[in-house]
This record gives sequence, structure tokens and C-alpha cells, in this order.
Amino acid sequence: MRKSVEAKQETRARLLEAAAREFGRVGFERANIDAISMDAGFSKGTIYNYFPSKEDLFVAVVEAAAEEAAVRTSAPSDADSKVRLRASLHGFCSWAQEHQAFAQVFVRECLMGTPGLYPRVIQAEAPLVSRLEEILEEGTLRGDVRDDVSAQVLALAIFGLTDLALVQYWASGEGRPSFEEIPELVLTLLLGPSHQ
Amino acid sequence: MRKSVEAKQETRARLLEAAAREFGRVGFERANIDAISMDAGFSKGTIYNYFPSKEDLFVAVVEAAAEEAAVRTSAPSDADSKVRLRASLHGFCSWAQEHQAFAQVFVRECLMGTPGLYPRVIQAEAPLVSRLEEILEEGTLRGDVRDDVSAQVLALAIFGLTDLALVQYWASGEGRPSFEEIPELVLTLLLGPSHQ
Amino acid sequence: MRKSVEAKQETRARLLEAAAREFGRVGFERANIDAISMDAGFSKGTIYNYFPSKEDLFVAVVEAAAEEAAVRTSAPSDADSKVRLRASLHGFCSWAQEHQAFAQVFVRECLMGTPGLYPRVIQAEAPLVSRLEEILEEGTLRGDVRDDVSAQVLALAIFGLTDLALVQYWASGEGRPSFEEIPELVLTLLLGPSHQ
Amino acid sequence: MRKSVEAKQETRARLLEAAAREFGRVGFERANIDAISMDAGFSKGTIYNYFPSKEDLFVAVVEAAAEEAAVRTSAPSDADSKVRLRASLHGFCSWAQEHQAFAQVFVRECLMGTPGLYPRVIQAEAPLVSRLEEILEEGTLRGDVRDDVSAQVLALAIFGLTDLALVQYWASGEGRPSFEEIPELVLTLLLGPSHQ
DNA sequence: CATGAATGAGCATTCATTCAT
DNA sequence: TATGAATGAATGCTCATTCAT
Repeated sequence: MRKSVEAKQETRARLLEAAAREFGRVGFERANIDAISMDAGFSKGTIYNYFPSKEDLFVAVVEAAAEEAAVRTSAPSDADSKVRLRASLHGFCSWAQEHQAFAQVFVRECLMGTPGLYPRVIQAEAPLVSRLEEILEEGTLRGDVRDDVSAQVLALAIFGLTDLALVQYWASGEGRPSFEEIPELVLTLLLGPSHQ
Repeated sequence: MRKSVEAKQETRARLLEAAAREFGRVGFERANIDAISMDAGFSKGTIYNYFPSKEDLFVAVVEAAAEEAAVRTSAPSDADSKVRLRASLHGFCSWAQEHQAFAQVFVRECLMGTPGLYPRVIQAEAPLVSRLEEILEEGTLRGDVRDDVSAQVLALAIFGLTDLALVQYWASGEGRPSFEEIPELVLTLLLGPSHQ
Repeated sequence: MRKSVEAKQETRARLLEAAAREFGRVGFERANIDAISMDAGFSKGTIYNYFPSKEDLFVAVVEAAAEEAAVRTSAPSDADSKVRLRASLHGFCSWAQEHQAFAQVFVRECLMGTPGLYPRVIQAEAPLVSRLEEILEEGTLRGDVRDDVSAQVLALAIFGLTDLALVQYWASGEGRPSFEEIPELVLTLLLGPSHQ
Repeated sequence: MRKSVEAKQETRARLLEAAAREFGRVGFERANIDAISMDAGFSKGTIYNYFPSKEDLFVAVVEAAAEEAAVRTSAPSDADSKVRLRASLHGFCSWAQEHQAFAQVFVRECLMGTPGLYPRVIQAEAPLVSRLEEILEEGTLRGDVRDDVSAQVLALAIFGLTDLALVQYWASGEGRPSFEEIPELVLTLLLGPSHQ
């Protein structure tokens, strides 16, 4: 039985979503491949027609998350650096809120890198950090961003603190800081209180 | 077979060290209890005479790490706040360098909290964060620490960024930033460049 | 790998038979699940596709035995009570002979009830005892069965002595009393010598 | 340190009692040797100074039970056969009540014979059955006991039904039939209602 | 003798993966 | 392409037994 390309991608997408839920809930090791496939509405074996192994499935989730997140972190190019950074972080946080399953997998993986997966995660994470880095570099030139630390380090710190805040948010039963406050908090911490 | 109390504690310590190595290397789930026990120089079953389950063993490693780390993060009480913070972080980082196995387990756990273990890890982590917090509060009063963010949030951010830097250091094949530079970098990022 | 319903039931039946052999040979505790699965011609794991746990497997064996035994203990409804009882016991004993593995598990379990399994075994055993009880009650009314002891107690005694005789038969290397003689012996003991 | 013969036998007796409790409670396989030794008030290893293995310990319990039970089943030698039998069974049942732990192990073992232990259990059981057999043989000669079944078979049936009644009594949460009623019930079932 | 640390065989159970249908 | 039965490696944990002290 042939399946149209769209139908196949639909299937793949449902499998990815189910996988994100499971990985986000219990982590890579405890995740159950059979459960994922069945949670997506298929039988146990189906998932192997789309992803050759558990690890590949996991990486696919991380990459899909990174891709989606990247789209949401675009920022207006003509504003103040801090405004642009805030917009970018806000985009990221709201994506994380809307796609918690994917976000939890992605954020956790960014923070602590499963040993064998590290290079691939770095690669998936790169565009996001690069975007921050670009804004920062431009801001340094303009003079509205501190220049005592390299843009790269600053970008990593911003991204890292944001991830940590998200993890705390989820772990604390979604208490404080709220999603809305995270970008402001992180930027205040790293770029100073001056942005109104 | 009678065994002196010291001998028992020696055995326990060897098991803990082996456990830290294994957990640090492959994480909780992939760690093999039998392998840990044998790596410590005993047979498979011995470890169960000291730790009732894999989870208890893991928590014991985290707690031992927290305890040791806490000792190393004590700071001179009569200096400038930033000096004291730097000393404290330096103590932590040098402990992490000397006891990499324990440190990796501890740091990773602080960053991302295994779901069921979270409360116990929080508890183990608390003294370290509290120490930073105290110094910060005092510094705020003295006026040599920023006061636009609460000491608690600042302490968590300092601790978090330090952990992230350590993870990056280990993941990058021990490249940059080096252990020596981490405290300075973190404090510069969060407390500003002014401290000479 | 699709498999017809019949093929699955065939697999299940082979697993149950192997389980009965193993449980009958060494009892519940010493029985080895892996060995059962492989003895049935499958690999270790297969049995877990059919029975969720060792205990469930054991209960399934007992219930299958009870079901089969119940079928074989039906008796002609229009004869003398003792004739009917003899026919019923004979049916049970010949089933026990033909399905020794199942019978050994069942009989042993009826005699001494593994603590946690007792209620389920009682339930499986009930139809057999009830059948005897009905015949006895009818016989009491007709007057061809003693009435100084309740039918229920009498039924339990008949069933119990039959089981004991079977156990002795198996334990004695299949010596005396033979299968053929057991019903007569038990009925003589409990209902008197008069039935020719 | 030397220990007097009495002290040693006291230790042995305490170990045996603890073993009976454990075996009676959970059966041979699930019984825990360490727990037995500690329940007796010693440390784990002590029990191996008295019994070379778990199986030996179990057999020792069965044999001790048989010995004690045998003492309690002696009957007046000058009375009516049924009176003597009743006295004998009564002695057995009251022993079972007073030493439930030992009795449960013994009775269960008599009923269903752990495969490898059977010969030794038979041997321990023999004196009890023989006593009944002797009374029955004498009664047959005197004419106050049925003679349509051999004394040996009758003795086994009496002993077996008594054991079954005890098992039911224990399993039913000590309901009916009560200990007092068991001898009468068994004798009525097997020797007829005439004995007042 | 008593102790209790060490031992290591043994086992139920899980689950990613394969593949015939 | 979807299915789901079969596979078998892997592993946490138990516990009878040994033996040095």
C-alpha cells in the first residue's frame, strides 16, 4: 500500500510528538519505544519504519525542537539591542510554553548533554545561540551592550540561564519565575538593569 | 569476619568513589551496579551490604559530593564581598577538579534534576547556594553588590552559571574556559566588571 | 509478524503445558520462567508476551487444570448416587493420569494452598467440589447416602482423600493404589463398603 | 569460648523454634535463613554452627515436630479402639494448637511432600501413622473397627484427613471445624457414626 | 562459638529491535 | 506500509553459604 508523501510526513510528525511527550516525561533511558508508537496511534512496530533506532528518534526530536525554536526566536532587526534580545528570548519562551514536550527535551539536553549525543545537540543548538550572538555583536558595535565579555560567552550565558530558569519553572510546578518574566530576568542579570 | 568500623568506612568510601565514576561517566540509568561493585574491588553483591538500592547509592553519591563541596566553599569572612564570592567559587571549582567523578554527578544533577530525585538533590544543594546567598546579602547591605535582583536569585544564577561552565569545560575536552577562569568569568557576568 | 488467533492460542497452550510440567516437577518457587519458555520451544522472552508474571502464569495453569478437570468430572444424572460419584471421581482420576503435569500442580495446590494464591485456587476448585456436593445432597434425599455428616463436609473429604491418594500414587513411583482403584477406595472409606 | 552442652541445646532449640515460625509462615523457599537466625536472637552466621544447610534445618524442624507430635499421640492402651483413636488424634490436634509453627510445617509437608524431601518426611511421619495402625489392627481383631479396609490404608486416611482439617482450620482464619471437633469428625467420617 | 562482611550463582523482568505476513 | 510475535541481551537484586576475626 502506497502512502502519499503528506500522509507519511503526517505519520512522522505524530510519532515525533508522541516521542517528545515520552522523552520529556521520563527522559531518554526510561522512554519506551513501543509506548511512543502506540501513543501516536500506531502499533509497536510502525515507528521503526520512520526512525531506525531509539537514539535516532531522540535526536530527531531534539532537531525538530531546535528548528521550531529557531523560527520563534527571530527578532525585529531595527530595534534597540536589548529590545531585540528580549523579543528573541520571549519567542523562545513562548514556544517552550506551547510545545512543552519538545521544549523539555531540548532544554534539558542543552543543559547537560547526554555523553554520546553531545556533538549533534551542539549542532542543533547552534543557530539559536548564533542569533543571540549576532544581536550582541551588533549591540557591542552600537554601544548599547557591554563589551567586557565576548559576545559568544554572553550568548551562551543568556541561553544557559534561560534554560535553567525554564527547568526551575517546570520543576517547581510552574511557579516562579513565570514564563513572562524569564527574558527580563535573564537580561537584567547579564546586561544590567538599565533597559526600561 | 569481623571488620573494624574504619575498615567498613573504607569499603564504603571505595564503593562510593566507584559509583561516582560510573554515574559520572554514563549517568544514572546506564550505570551498572554490578560493575560499580567490582570496579571498587569487590564482588557483585558487596555493594548491597552498604546501599540498599541503586537509587540510594546515587543519592549517597550526590550527598557525599554536596558535603565535600560545601567544605570547600567556605570563604574568609572579613573581606570584600566579591573577594569572598570568588574564593567560594574557586573552592568549589578546585574541588570539582580534584574530584571530577563526584563533581560531574553533582553538577549534572543540580542542573537538571532526575524527576524522582529532585527533592533530595535540592536539599543537598541547599547549603552551597545558601552560602552564596549570605555573602550576597551582606554585600548588598555593605553596598558592594548590586541590589536590583534578590540575593536568592543572584545566588542561584551564580551557582547555575558555574555549573554550566563546568559542564562545558568537561564536554569540550577540558578546553576553555579553564577551571581557574570560571569564578572570575561568572562573577564578571553577573556582578559586573568592576572587581579588580 | 502476523499470527492467526489459532496460532496464538496454540502458542499459549504450549507455554501452559511447559509451565505445568515445570511447576509440577519443582513447585512454584523453584520453577524457572526462562526454562519454561524455552521448554515450550520459544526463547526466554516469549512467555512474557502471554503471561505478565510468574504468578499469573501459575494461576493460569491452575485455572486451566480446574477447567479441564471440571469437564471430566461430569456424571450421568440418572443413576445411583454412588455410581455417579464413582463416575465423577473416575473422570477426575483419568484426567489426572492423562494430564499429569497439570494435575500435579492442581492437586498439590488444592491440598495446601500457597498463601497468597489461596482465594484464586479456592475459586478454581469450587466447581469440582460443588459437583460432588450436589450428588451427595441428592443422594441424601434419596436415602442412598449417609446423612450423619453434611454434604459439604463429605464432598470436601472425598475430594481431599482423592487428592491425597493421587499424591501418594505419584510420590510412590506410581505404585499402589493405582488410578483405577482410587475412586472405589475413597468411596468405600467414606460411604461404606456396601456399593457393589 | 566453651559452651556447656545445655547451653548449646538451648541455642539449638531457639533456632529451631524461629525456623519453625519462618517456615510455617512463608514456606521453605521463601524462608530467609538470616532472618531465622536473627529472630532467634543471634546474628546471621550463628545458625550455620548448628545446621549445615537450609535443607538440613528444615528437616530438623520436621523431625522435631514429628518427635513432639509422637509423644502427644500416645493413647491409653486398655480402652475401646475408638476411644483410643480419639485420644490419639486429640493429642495430635492439641499439640498442633500449642505449637502451631511446628505443626504447620509438619502437616503441610505430610500432605504434599517437597520432592527431594519426601523420604525423610515419610520416615519422620512413620511413627505417628504406625501408632494409629496398631490401634486399628487391634480393633479389627477385637471387632470394634471395620475390617473392609486394611489398617494401613485406614491409618493413612485418618492421618491425612486430620491434616487436611487442620490446614483448612488455619487457612480459614481459624474458623470451622475447630480443633476440638476435628478428631470426632475424622473418625465419624472414616469409622462410622456409632461411637458415642 | 559468635559474628557479619564478602561472595557469586541465580532469576524475574524489561525492552529495543527484527522480520514474516 | 503497518503489524505484532518473537527474540535475547541486559540488569537490579536476593540470599544461602563461607570464613577470617
